[in-house]
Amino acid sequence: MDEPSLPTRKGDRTALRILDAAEALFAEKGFAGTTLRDVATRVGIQTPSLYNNFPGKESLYGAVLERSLSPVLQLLAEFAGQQHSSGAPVGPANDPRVLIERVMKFMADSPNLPRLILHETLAGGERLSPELRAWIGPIFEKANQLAEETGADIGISREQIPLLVLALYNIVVGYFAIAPLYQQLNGKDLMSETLRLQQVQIVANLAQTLFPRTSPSTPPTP
Amino acid sequence: MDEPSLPTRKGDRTALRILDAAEALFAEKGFAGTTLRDVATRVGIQTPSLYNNFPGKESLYGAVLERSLSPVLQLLAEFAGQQHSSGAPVGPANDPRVLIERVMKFMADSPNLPRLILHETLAGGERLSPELRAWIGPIFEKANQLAEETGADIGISREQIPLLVLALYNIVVGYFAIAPLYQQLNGKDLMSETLRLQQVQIVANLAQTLFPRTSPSTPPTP
Amino acid sequence: MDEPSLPTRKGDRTALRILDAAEALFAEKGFAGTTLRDVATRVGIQTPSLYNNFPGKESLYGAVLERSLSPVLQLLAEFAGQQHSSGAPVGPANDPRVLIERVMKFMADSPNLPRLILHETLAGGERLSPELRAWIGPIFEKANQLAEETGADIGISREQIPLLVLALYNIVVGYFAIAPLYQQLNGKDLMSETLRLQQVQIVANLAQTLFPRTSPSTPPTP
Amino acid sequence: MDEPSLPTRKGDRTALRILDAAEALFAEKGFAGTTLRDVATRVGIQTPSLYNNFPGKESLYGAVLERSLSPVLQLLAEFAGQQHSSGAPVGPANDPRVLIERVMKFMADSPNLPRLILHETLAGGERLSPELRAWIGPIFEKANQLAEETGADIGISREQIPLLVLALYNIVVGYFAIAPLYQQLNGKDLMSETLRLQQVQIVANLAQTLFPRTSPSTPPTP
DNA sequence: GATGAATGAGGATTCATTCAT
DNA sequence: AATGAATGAATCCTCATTCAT
Repeated sequence: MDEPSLPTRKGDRTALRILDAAEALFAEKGFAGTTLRDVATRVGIQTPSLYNNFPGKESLYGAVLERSLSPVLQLLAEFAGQQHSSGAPVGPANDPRVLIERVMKFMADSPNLPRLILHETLAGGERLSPELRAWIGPIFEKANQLAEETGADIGISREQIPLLVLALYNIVVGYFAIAPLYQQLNGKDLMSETLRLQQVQIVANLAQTLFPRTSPSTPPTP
Repeated sequence: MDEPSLPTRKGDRTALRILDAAEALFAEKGFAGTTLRDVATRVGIQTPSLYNNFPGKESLYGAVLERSLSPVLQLLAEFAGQQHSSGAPVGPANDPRVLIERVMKFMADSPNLPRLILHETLAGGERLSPELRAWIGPIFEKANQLAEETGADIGISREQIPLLVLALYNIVVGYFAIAPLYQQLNGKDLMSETLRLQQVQIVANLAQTLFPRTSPSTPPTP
Repeated sequence: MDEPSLPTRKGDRTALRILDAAEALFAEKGFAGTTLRDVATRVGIQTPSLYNNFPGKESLYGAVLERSLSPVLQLLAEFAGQQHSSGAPVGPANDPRVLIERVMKFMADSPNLPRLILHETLAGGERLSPELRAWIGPIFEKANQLAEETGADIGISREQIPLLVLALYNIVVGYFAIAPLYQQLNGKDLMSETLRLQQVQIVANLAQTLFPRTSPSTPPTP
Repeated sequence: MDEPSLPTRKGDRTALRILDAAEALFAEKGFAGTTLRDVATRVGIQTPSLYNNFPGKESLYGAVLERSLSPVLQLLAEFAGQQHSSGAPVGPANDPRVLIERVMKFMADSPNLPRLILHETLAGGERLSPELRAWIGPIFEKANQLAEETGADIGISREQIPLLVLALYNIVVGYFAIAPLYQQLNGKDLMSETLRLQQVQIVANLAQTLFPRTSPSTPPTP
């Protein structure tokens, strides 16, 4: 009746609200620890209504993963020269440090993402769709390759480069994942802007070590 | 009738087998994703028999956590000059890099540990016993303090030190946690000795940056 | 679609059937002796369906108790000059003997009630809701008070009155509770109309002793 | 080794302690509500040890019932002119009122008894041994018969007599069964000596009505 | 598109009981 | 006589899912 092509029909809105609720809960408790009732309650609907939008729990989880991971993977894939079917190209810079900054910012803005990633990491990618899966490997490959090209002269052996890239990854993802517990134990809020900016700085520095002179004219923090 | 003082009575052995099975499963699937039937099956007993050794799932999880975390925390706590009630002092070196190497080795030898830690991290330490909890904060504190003492002159601002310590932590823990997925995606076995040794090297290098010249003459608790 | 205002929607009917089944079983076997499977089977549904109507066994038991006890307590409370939130006033007479007759009739019509009461009595009122609990004491108080007012002249000491009231109560409740066993042992069906009417007579006589000349114009059995 | 014929061997003592614990618990919670672990804990032994003395839960319950009921039934049976295999004759008076006093005293001294009786009454005598069962009917019969002989002249119709006997029974049993709840609700301790003596008085009075002038010359077994 | 009702499968836990020691 | 260990059966309850409305 009313413009059905607009992406803000009521149904879509419900689906979005479900995705939001599910994202938060899956990020907090993981797949097994989240019940569809939790999700429905958070949305403010009854559990069976979820099935109007998603055929099942796994599927909902997949959709959450897809929606959350896609933008970052898109970012990285473009950087790595890949293509992705869905979604418009965002167009990242060519400078790895710029990319890292963007990724950091992205994660800071969607704090569920690193937790989702870690849950799925611990699950061994059990429920990662083949498509998402197919993205990730090449991204690491590309990062390694890039670091090899640019970082060969700083006394880092070629074999270590993948591990350094992985370290960078773990620093970034781990930072956000540990935030709630860290606050409990040490009283500091890692999600606060002050700390997050310093964390960006640290990651940038490490990236600088890894990718020392890629496009030297682009300052990471203008 | 036969030496009852020996620590290998049948019951103890069963309890140990249960702990082993539970440790592996909790590390793999987390608390919610692990069923007691899984545990019992892995041990080769019936589910109710678990209750002869542990009063419930939470308790079993707690025991696994305690058994797995205690040694590392012991290691770290001693280094940080803390005391722990149970267990004999192992006597670590005073050099942070030596400590880090030990921790790395420890984690490499008990690959369930980092995964358990990460699961619990994501759960916000929900099921961490107050005792274990009470250990962790001070360890970070101590590490920060130590890094401040030794690393102030290498252009690292004091505020960044906790984040660098945290980064070190995330690198170490993340490395082992991602290992299974990494193998799937990138074909490399992070648990292989070659890669692990390189990872030790990398962590040592970063530690070197953080704790550049910890004088062997500096006792941790003056 | 069809008159939704009618109080006989499907769900309500199921809830009622569950209450009926549970009432019979709890009366027969008590709380601990009744399983939810028994209840579900008697209703003709699966056990989990019970949870669509009641959040758990205790809750179901509470609902049964409430539904069964409320009317009698209502009757008695009104007589005692109390007020109750739910339910319309029935308007009992002022004559204790009339009241007793009504209560007897009520119990005869709902033979589960005395057994429920006795089960709960033996349990020490463990699962009696605070509301129901709050009713009972004052009723005894009122009965005692009334008997004191009217029975002082028949050589009954004041201190004995509460015990006589209690005796009356035990006679009534015990009569119905023992009925099934009595039939087995003595072959007589206490639930038969003949015997029940005689029992009413007996109780009325005892009540007459206790409350001898309250409203002498109202014959208890016309 | 040590006099095995004495009834105070250790084994017997354990069996007695078990019976005591079980009696208290069965009286409090009924058959279904009592677990063997409860019993064992109360005795201070492990659950399997119960099986050294009783072949199972039902059997233990039966033993408790037998031990608790036998003396009263003995008392009543003798009065009614019955014989019982086990136990020595106690030799009660021929006067029903004396008997009632004795029974009251007996119940006051073993407060578990009325609760056991009531639990079993509600269960319909499910677990009453055939022997115990065989006693009870005739006792009521005899009481009825006796009351008929002696009470016919006080305006009580013959048909009412069994009900009056039953009422007497319910008063006595109910009094003790309700004691704990009564204290909660009305603050009075029915088990206190003061109240118990008054209750004896009341029961005696009612008995007097039922059996007004039991001639001492009337032998119970003509 | 939403939901009340229902349910099969399964999960943690308890219990009575057995048996080797 | 006592018990640690083990277990089959059953209990309460949860969960994902279906379906008629």
